[in-house]
Amino acid sequence: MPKRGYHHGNLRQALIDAALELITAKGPTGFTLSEAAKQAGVTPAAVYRHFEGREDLIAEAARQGYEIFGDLMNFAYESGQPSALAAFEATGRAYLAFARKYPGHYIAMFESGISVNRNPDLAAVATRARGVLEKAAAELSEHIPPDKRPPASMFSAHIWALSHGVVELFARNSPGAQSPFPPEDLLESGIGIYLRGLGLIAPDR
Amino acid sequence: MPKRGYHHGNLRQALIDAALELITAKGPTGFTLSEAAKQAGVTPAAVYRHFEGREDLIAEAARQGYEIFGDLMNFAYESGQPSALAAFEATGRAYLAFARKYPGHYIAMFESGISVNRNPDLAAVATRARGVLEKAAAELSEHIPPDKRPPASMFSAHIWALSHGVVELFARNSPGAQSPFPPEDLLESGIGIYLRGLGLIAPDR
DNA sequence: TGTACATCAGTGAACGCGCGTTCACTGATGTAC
DNA sequence: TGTACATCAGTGAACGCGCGTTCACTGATGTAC
Repeated sequence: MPKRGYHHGNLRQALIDAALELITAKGPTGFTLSEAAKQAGVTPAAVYRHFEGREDLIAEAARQGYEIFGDLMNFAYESGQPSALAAFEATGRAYLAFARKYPGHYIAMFESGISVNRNPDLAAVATRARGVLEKAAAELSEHIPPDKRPPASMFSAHIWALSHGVVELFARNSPGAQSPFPPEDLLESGIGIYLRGLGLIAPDR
Repeated sequence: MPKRGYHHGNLRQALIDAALELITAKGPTGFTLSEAAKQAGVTPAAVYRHFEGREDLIAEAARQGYEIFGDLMNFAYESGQPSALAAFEATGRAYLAFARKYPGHYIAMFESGISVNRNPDLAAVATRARGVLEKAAAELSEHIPPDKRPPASMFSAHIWALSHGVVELFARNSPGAQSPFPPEDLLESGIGIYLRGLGLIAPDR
C-alpha cells in the first residue's frame, strides 16, 4: 500500500471507484456526488478535499479510462506486430473489449458529456489513445498504392466510428433492441469488409 | 389549425417542441419538465393533462423523431430507386442529414436513455425506420453471389453503426475533438469503401 | 521515550435550490334545450 | 338567440426530496525537540 492516508486509507481512489460503479449501474445521469461519497463511507463534504466538485470527479474517472484504454490499444497493437494488418485488426478488437470490460470508464469518457479539453491532462491522454489507432492505420495504409491511398486519419476515423457505433447500438442494452449478432462478430466482419474495400485483404477467400 | 384547444391552442405539441429545444440546447440531462412547461407559458402541473410525466414527454418526442426519421429514410430510398445501389447510398446520407436537422429528436431517440420498448407505438415506429434500411440492404445484397453474400441484417447493422458512430463522434461538438473531415464526407467515403469490400462497386475507379 | 505543537482529512449541520408530482380549485369553452 | 349546465384545460399552492456546496469544527496522524 503506497501512500496510506490519515483516516480512510485512499479516499481519492475509493471515490473514483464508487463513481465508476454508480455510472455503470445508473448511467451518467444517475450518478450523484453524494451517493458516491456515501458508498465510500464518507460525508459528501469530504469529496471536496480531493476534487473540485462533481464534474471534476467524473473527469478524473474519464482520465483514468483513457489511460487504461491507451494501454490496452497499445498492447493490442504490439501483439499484432510486425504484421501491420494483424496489429490494426487487434486494435479494433481492443476497442470493443475495453468498452465491455470497463463500462464505467467508457461511459465517463464518451457519454457523460464532459469535454476532453476541460483540462490538459485529459486532453493529453485522449490524444495518446487516439494516436495508437492512427499509427496502426498509417502503417497499414503503406500497403496501399499511394495514388489510391486515403489519408490515414480518415481511415482511422472510419474504424473508430464503426467501433463506437457497434458499442453504442449493439453492445449495450440501451435502445432495448438487442443485437441481431454478437457485437464482436459484427465489428470483426465490418472491419473485414472495410479492409477488403481498401484492397488490403484478398477480395476472395 | 386543426384542433383548437380550450385555452392554449395546442399545449401538447407546444410542450413537445419546448422539450426538443431544451434537449437540443442542454442535452438529455439538462432537460426538465418544469422548464419545458415554463417555456410553453404554462404551469408545470398543466403538463400532467397531456403526459404521464417527464419520461412520457421525452418518449413522445422520440416517437415523433422516429416518424420523421422513417419518412426521411423512405423518401431517400425511393429517390434512389430503381438502382439498389443509389437507394442504399441515399439512406446512408439521410441518416446523417436527419441527425443534423433534428438534433433534439436524435438525442431523444438515441441518447436520452429511454427504451424503444417502453410502449408499443414507439417500438412500432422504430421498427419501421430500421426496416427501411434493412430493405435497402436486402435489395442491394441481391447483387452479391449468394454463396458469398452476408446476411442483409448484418450488412445494414454495419451501416447503421458506422453512421451512428460518425454522428456521435464527429458531427456533434461533444467530445471537444472536432472532426478532421466533414462528417458527410467521412460517412460517404466510409460507405464507399465498405461497398467496394462487398464487391458492389468497382474496386478501381 | 515523551511532550507540545502543526497539519489536514473528514465531520456534521446548514444553506438555498429546483426538481417532479399531487390536489382542490376556477373559469373559459362547448352543448342541450 | 338566450340560458343553464357540463366539461375539462390550466392554476396556484404545497409537498417531500436529494442535490451540490460552504463552513467552522475536531480529532487522528505526523513532526520537532
